[in-house]
Parts: sequence; C-alpha cells; structure tokens
Amino acid sequence: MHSDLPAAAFHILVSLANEDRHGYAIIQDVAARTKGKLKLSPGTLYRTIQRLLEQGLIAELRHRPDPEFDDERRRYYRITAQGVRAARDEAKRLAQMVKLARASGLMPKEA
Amino acid sequence: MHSDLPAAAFHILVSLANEDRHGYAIIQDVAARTKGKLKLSPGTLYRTIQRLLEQGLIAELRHRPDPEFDDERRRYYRITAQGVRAARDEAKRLAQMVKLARASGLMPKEA
DNA sequence: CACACTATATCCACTCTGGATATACTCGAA
DNA sequence: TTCGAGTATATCCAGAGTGGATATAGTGTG
Repeated sequence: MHSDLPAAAFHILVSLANEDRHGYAIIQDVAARTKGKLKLSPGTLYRTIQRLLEQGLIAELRHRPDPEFDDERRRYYRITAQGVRAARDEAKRLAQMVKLARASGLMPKEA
Repeated sequence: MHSDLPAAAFHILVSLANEDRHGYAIIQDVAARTKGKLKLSPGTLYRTIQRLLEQGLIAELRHRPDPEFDDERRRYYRITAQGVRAARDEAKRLAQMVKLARASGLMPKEA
C-alpha cells in the first residue's frame, strides 16, 4: 500500500526499539529475531535507513556508545518518539490482518 | 520480500475463504472488512487475480452461482487448497511480526 | 595467499501498487 | 432526456520497495 510502513522499515524500528545499533548489527539482529528467515540485503538496509532518517523515525547518534573498543566505520542509530508511533501503528495494522484471517477460519486458533 | 504473499493477494484470499466472489465484489468486501481502510484499485485487483490464477491459489468457476439473476460480465473465483495454505502461512508470518513488536514493548498488550 | 567477516554505500532489475484510462451497460435524478 | 454514478472488467504508466551484485576497505583465519 501507499501509506503503510515497508517491511524492512518495520523490522529496523523493532530492532532499534530497545537498543541503539549500527547498520550491520541491525542485519544480524533481525536475522536472529526471525530465526534466519529474514536477512536484510545491504541495498534494502542502507536505503531504508536513509529514508527513516529523512522521515525522522530514527536519528543518528553524534557520539558512539563506546569510542575505545569500536569500529570507527560504524554509524549508530536510535529510534525516535515518532518512530515508536509509526512502528506501533504498523503492528496494529498487521494484527488486524491476522484477526481477519482468524475470523475467516484460515488460521488455527493459536499459531 | 521476494517469497511472501503480497498484501493484495492476502486480502483477496481472505475474502474468498468463505464465499465464491467476482472481482468487483472482492473490492467491496475487502473495503467492508477493513472498515474502508483498504480500497483495492482495479489495477491491483485484476492483476493480482491473474497472478493467483497462474499460481493455482484460486480457480475460476465454470458455472456462475445464479445464472438467472446475475450480471453476465461477472467472473467468479474460488480459493483452492493451495490458496488456503498460502494465506495461512502468510497469516502466521504476520502474527510473528506482531509478536516481535510486542516482545519489544512497542505494542500495548491488547490492541 | 585466499577467503570470510565486518561495515557502509550505490546500482540495476524486478515486483507490487495506486491511479488514470478504456469500454460498456444500468439506473435514478435533474 | 441527458448527465452522472454505480457496476464490472481490463490495460497502461509511474513510482515505491526489494534483492542481489558490485565497490571499497580493514581484519582475521586457514
């Protein structure tokens, strides 16, 4: 659809919900959370990060968390209040779709 | 993603889960189920129907349900066993995404 | 020495989508 | 009675989102 949060953006926001991360760490975290089912490609990741920055759903940290033992190439990101709202709205939309499937008998009660 | 069911395809399958319908009726049914939030455009609808037919997720009925009082232009479709499986798998994937959002504290318990 | 891993970034091709357009018939309001 | 809205299907175009390849570059391992 036109107005909803793209899948990659949603997963990135979920990954940043409880911890500031850099791009590569997001790829790994999303893969871990989805048990390897979703491996964000670099093309999708960095393009989506740029879009999220422009839309104000995430912000880049000016100071890296641990300057001593850290790869200088890394760029860290933090979710914004607006990002939290966007992710929550998208989750509600997805929950509605699941509800629709359940109401149609397409889903076993718990799965 | 590459392998998952597009949103329009999912909604069409849900709409056909309990009743055979023709294209235009699907548009109205999806709009009703989503409380007007999702109005499938004709471009999306008829293209997606063609794709679903090719993939064997739906089938066109050879005989229209009620030949007497019916618009002859209508083409009726029925979901296949394969279509049911595809919709169920997609619903599970969506439910997993919602679960991920909840686990991250992005969602209020029930919403 | 080659390969894999870390880390970011850009490019191309493909798919999915909305919206416009086309065709054509029916019905009610002005 | 004519105009617009609704019904019904279909095609086209432009734009967004995605994966995969490619590039660059440093580090670590067999």
